[in-house]
Amino acid sequence: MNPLKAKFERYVALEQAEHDLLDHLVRTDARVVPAGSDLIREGEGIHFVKLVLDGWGCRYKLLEDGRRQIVAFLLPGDLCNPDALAVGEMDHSIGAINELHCALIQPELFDQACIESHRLRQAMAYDAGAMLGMQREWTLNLAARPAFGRIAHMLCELHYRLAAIGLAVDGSFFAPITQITLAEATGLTPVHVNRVVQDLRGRGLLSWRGRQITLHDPTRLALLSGFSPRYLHLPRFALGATPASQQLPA
Amino acid sequence: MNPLKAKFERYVALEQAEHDLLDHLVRTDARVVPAGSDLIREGEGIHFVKLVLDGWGCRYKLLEDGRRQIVAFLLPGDLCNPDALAVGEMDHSIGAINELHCALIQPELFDQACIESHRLRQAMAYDAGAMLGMQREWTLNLAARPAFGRIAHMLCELHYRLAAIGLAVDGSFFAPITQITLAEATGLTPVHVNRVVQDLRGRGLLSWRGRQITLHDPTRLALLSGFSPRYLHLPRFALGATPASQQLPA
DNA sequence: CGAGAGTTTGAGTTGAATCAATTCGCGTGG
DNA sequence: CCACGCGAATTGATTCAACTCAAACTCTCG
Repeated sequence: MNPLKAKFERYVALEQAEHDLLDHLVRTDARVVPAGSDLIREGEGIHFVKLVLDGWGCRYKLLEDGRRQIVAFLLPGDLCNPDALAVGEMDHSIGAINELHCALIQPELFDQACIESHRLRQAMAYDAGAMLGMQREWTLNLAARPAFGRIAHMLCELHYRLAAIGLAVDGSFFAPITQITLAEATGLTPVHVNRVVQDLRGRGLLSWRGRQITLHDPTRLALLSGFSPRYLHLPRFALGATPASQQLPA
Repeated sequence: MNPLKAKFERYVALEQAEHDLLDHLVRTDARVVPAGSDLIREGEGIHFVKLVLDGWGCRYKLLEDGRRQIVAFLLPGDLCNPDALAVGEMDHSIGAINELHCALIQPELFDQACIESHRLRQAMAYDAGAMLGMQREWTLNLAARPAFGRIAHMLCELHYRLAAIGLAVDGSFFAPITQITLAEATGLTPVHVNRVVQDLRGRGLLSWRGRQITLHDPTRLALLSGFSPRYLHLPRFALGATPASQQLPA
């Protein structure tokens, strides 16, 4: 399957020509990136539009003191560099969390697709808007919520995004992250993340065994953390909505 | 002057036709928004691409407990809704900090301009990339830096952005914000912001009298706060660079 | 079965918040 | 021209959420 096509179809109705275009883009070239290594590093020139096909990635920056701060998660269907042509060099790094399969698209081809299809251009713009919305919400989340809300909110977001691409069922999803990863993403220490996770477990809101995470009551979790999915710009779930979508707060 | 044209010219070289296009866009309609009121509120439909001509604005969200978190500052030349056509409704609000003059552009006209000029499209993409880069850095800044670095970093960013549009000279600039505004932007309490500001003053790094802010040693402030301007995507200062740009860290 | 990464626990510390006044700056009206 | 009033800035005392440090425990995998 082509996760980019799947995503764009949630935004706009695509015609055959656009299906072909997107399939062509994704078929160009691909690569497997081992868990823990980087797709691209801060300062490097940008030579490809990269698309996550499978696995999780993260955008991150390194701080002066060596810590790293994760500023976004990349899930299947997410574009790393939609602005490859315009922007010269990376202002952040992108790492693979688990083994990550990604498609490498020629920036020129990508650009051409936007020129050829007005609808694709619109889908791109929509996607860019969603990315910005997400980044703003992360800013808010990390700046203004206490540890509990911060973690709960992030779990809600992950759940919601994964449900939208069919990777979460009944509040349960595979997540290749550790509590340490979550700490890097929330700006907390692993120790404190652990205490909050135990709190969530104690309240019967969360199971987290190995790489499997289950939210037992997504609605309540959303309420507790102030999570409201508007900023994700997932206008409505597609017809083939997963059962899990029924539990998601409106 | 047309601040959007000025900005785009820092990105790409524009030809006469593009000058005319941009002037046409901005001349369409305009509005004055009183200090403290909103240009647009979360949840509202988007009917215009709005451009800040003069004055400061801020993107913000309200939290459950009534606090508000500012997630971005909008300065002259900044677009509020470049994605108006694609995105249905606002996922955040935009407020005027001081009296703000903005141009209202028909989304269709705006879109048309991107179709007619490849260069404008590129400039748009570049600008979107810069906005995303800025938002990521805010995420990092608020998540990972202690109060001192957080505030210093934000002052550096403001200084740098203002210098780029000729509104900062010798580290000094007009800023229509209060310590309370800065607190809402940094996710700190006004009381704590005040203590940090006094610290900065005490170290001879900052003067802040009324609405006038002066950074006495931008380079050192950048060093102390881990500020590096790469994420702002201001490739180089234009030929008519202000003297102040000489003091900016590379 | 050992090793290493990840998770858990506990004790002590601290940066920032909270609460509560007080002071300053300035625009307005008497 | 001065007194008032209000928003902003400042100060001090106290509390608390999250960090630090340090150790032990538990997986999982070679």
